[in-house]
Parts: sequence; C-alpha cells; structure tokens
Amino acid sequence: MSGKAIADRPEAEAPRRDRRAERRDATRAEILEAAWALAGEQGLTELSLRDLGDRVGMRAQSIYSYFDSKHAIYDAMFQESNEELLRRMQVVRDTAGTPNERFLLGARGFVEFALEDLSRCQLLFLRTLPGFEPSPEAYAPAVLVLELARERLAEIGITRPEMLDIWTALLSGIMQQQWANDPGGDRWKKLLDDVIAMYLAYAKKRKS
Amino acid sequence: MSGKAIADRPEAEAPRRDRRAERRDATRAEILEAAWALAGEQGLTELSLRDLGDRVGMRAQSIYSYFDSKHAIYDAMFQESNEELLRRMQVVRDTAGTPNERFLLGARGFVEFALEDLSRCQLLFLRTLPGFEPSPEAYAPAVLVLELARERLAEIGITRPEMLDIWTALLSGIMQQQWANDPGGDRWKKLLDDVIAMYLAYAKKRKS
DNA sequence: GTCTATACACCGATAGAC
DNA sequence: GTCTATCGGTGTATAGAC
Repeated sequence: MSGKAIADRPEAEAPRRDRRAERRDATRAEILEAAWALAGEQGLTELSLRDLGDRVGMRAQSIYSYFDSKHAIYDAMFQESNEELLRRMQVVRDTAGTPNERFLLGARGFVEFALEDLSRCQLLFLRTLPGFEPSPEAYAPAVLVLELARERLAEIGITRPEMLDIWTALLSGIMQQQWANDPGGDRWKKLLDDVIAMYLAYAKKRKS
Repeated sequence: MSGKAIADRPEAEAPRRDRRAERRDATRAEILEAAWALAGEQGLTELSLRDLGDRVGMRAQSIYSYFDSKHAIYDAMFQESNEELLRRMQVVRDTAGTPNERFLLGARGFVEFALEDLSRCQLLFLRTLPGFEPSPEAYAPAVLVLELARERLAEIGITRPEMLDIWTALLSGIMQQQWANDPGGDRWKKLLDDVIAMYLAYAKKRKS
C-alpha cells in the first residue's frame, strides 16, 4: 500500500529519521527511568502505575500507550539490566591477562553488579515478583551471561556441567544471604574470595 | 483487677478448660490450614482474605476476629513452619551417631525441608512477600535453628563465624537455584553432597 | 464475641471521546 | 496519544445485628 508512495520520493532510500518513533522511544525510556527511581524508593513490588504516571506527568492509563501492561514494564527493565550485565561480562572476556584473572574478575564483577541495586537483583536473580516471567527476548542476554561464565570456567579447566551449577549456586547464595541478612553491608560479600578459593580447590581435586 | 475474683472461687486453682478459647484456637488453626492450602494452589503472594473466607465458610471480614491483619496470618504461618523445622533439627541433634553423621543428617534434612514446599520456602528463606517482616516471637525458632547449625558445625571442629556464614550461603544458594531454575526437580538438590564435601575439605584445610 | 453489611482507598486494566 | 469514566479486584476498617 505504501510501496508506490515511497518509490515516488527521491529521498526514500536515504535513512530517514522517524521523529514519531524517536519521540516514542524517548518517552518509553523516560518511563523506564522513572520506574527504576520508584522501585529504588518504594521497592520493586510496590511500583504502581499511578505513581509512575505522576512521575512522568501523565495519567496512569496513558502508560498503556507505551507498554502493554505493568509486566511489560518489568520485562523491559529485566532486559535492560541483563544487557548491562552482559556488557560488563563481555568486557571481562576481552580483558588481557590469565584465564584465572579473568575468572576472578568475572566473579567479583558479577557479585558487585548483584549487590549494587536491590530492586535490580530481585528482578534478575531472586524471584520476588509474583507472576513475572521474562519474555524470551528479555531473557536472551541472561543466557549469554551464563554462556560467558561457562567459558571463563572452561578456560581454567572446569568443564563439568555440575561444576557450573555449583558455581551459580555459590554466587546465588552469597547475594541471597547478603541482601536478606545484611543489606548494604559486606558480611557475605567479603567472603567471596574465600568461597572462590574453596571452589577452585575442590575443582582441582575433582580434576574438572 | 480480677485477682480478688479468682481468689474467691474455690475451683480457681484447678486447670479449668476454656471452651471459648479452645474453639477460638481451633478456628485459628482451621484458617491457617486453609491459608496453606490456598498458598499451595495459587502461590504465597496470591493469597486473598476473600478466598480464605470462602474456604473456611465465613466472610473475609470475619477473619479479622482471629487475626489482626493478613500479615498476622503470614506471621503465624512463619512461626508454625519455623517451629516444625526446629523440631526436625532437634531430632537430628538428639540422634545417636558421630558428629559428622549428625552434621550430614542436619544438612540433608534442612534442604529437604526447604524443597518440600515452595510457599513455605518463600515465606521462611526467600524474601518473596513485599512488606513482610516476621515478629520477634515468630522469628525466635529460626534463631534456635541457626544455633543448632552452629552446634553441629562446632561438633566437627568448625567454629569460625565466617565458616557458618559460608555454610548458610551454600544451603541458601542450592535452594534458591533449585526453586528458580528446576522447581520440583533435583538438579541442584543432588549436588548437596558434593557441596558438603567441598565445604568440609576447605574447612579442614583452613583448620577451623 | 462473632457474624453481616457496607464502605474506603488503592490496584491493574479497558473502552471510548477528543 | 492523552484524557475521562469505569470495571472488578485487593486489604482494611467500622457500624450494627444477634
């Protein structure tokens, strides 16, 4: 239907800016930014569309022009954060040094990321949101993050799948306990190096 | 104020049954039982007082005669479950055998308990309920459970506080990953013995 | 004391006017 | 795209019947 009209215009093949789409994306980003701010202030689960609307200067119902549902907002936040984590882990992968150094860097970077923001940690790793299941697209970067962890472990000779599962459980346990029993502190965070030493010693003994 | 009245009655010192209190406690127990059933069916956070009222054959508002609020129901469930866990861990403590056997028994018993019921696990260990903070009374048995864990560790020569924190992180990580990524399965549960071996080897090397 | 009836304020979501 | 109006749901509170 629009094919002929476009072909008629000389500038059709040049990458024309879609101002409407740009504006829409900008508003979406603004809403997400406000959502993060509100989640940080009142808690992830306490986020309400009415508060969110107030924050961005529109009625709550108008948000539905930008997101299909509240869960869609959470989903976008989930994806956004996972992409940020993926970027950090890719930096680790591309860092010069020994495989062991990269493994350490990845472990510390991950824990630091997980302990930076409670709402983000709850959204990504702890299952705090009642009915929330991330969409496949939003989950995709998380799969890549796990793949990078597998690579870092393989680089230091740890390839058995069970050892990867143990590794994720170790990190998961540290961040869970840290947020649950000493939020903002470092009681479990500071044990990370000990846990890493424990894990590596065991992996060496098990020879994989 | 009632001191004199009681002293006036000859039968005051005999343990008289308070039928009213008995009936009240029975109804409270009935409500809690229904709450567990609903939590199991729809999820812990999806529990609503109206559904709960339907289940026990009263209007939702009447529940307030037995519990001050929805959180008070969660609090009673929290306490109930922690007392059950405490009982199990006390059985472990009183079991004949070597300290090492008791430690193993406690570890496996705890993980089994944590993986028996998602709602219970969320209520007790994962922080799934938005604003829920257990009351001191409800939390008391949890403190005793931790104390028993400390004892089991001390019996096998592990006394450093950091080693207790690592231990709780290990168990926490296993149950977190199991429920989050393989609910109902045993992908992480079956790694418990490996994790225990890893932990004990590290503790031995660290000599505490 | 325990129930019913009614209400309030909030929530996510939808329909339709402009 | 943003609004108003409205819906069915929630936890919570209170007044009053019995």
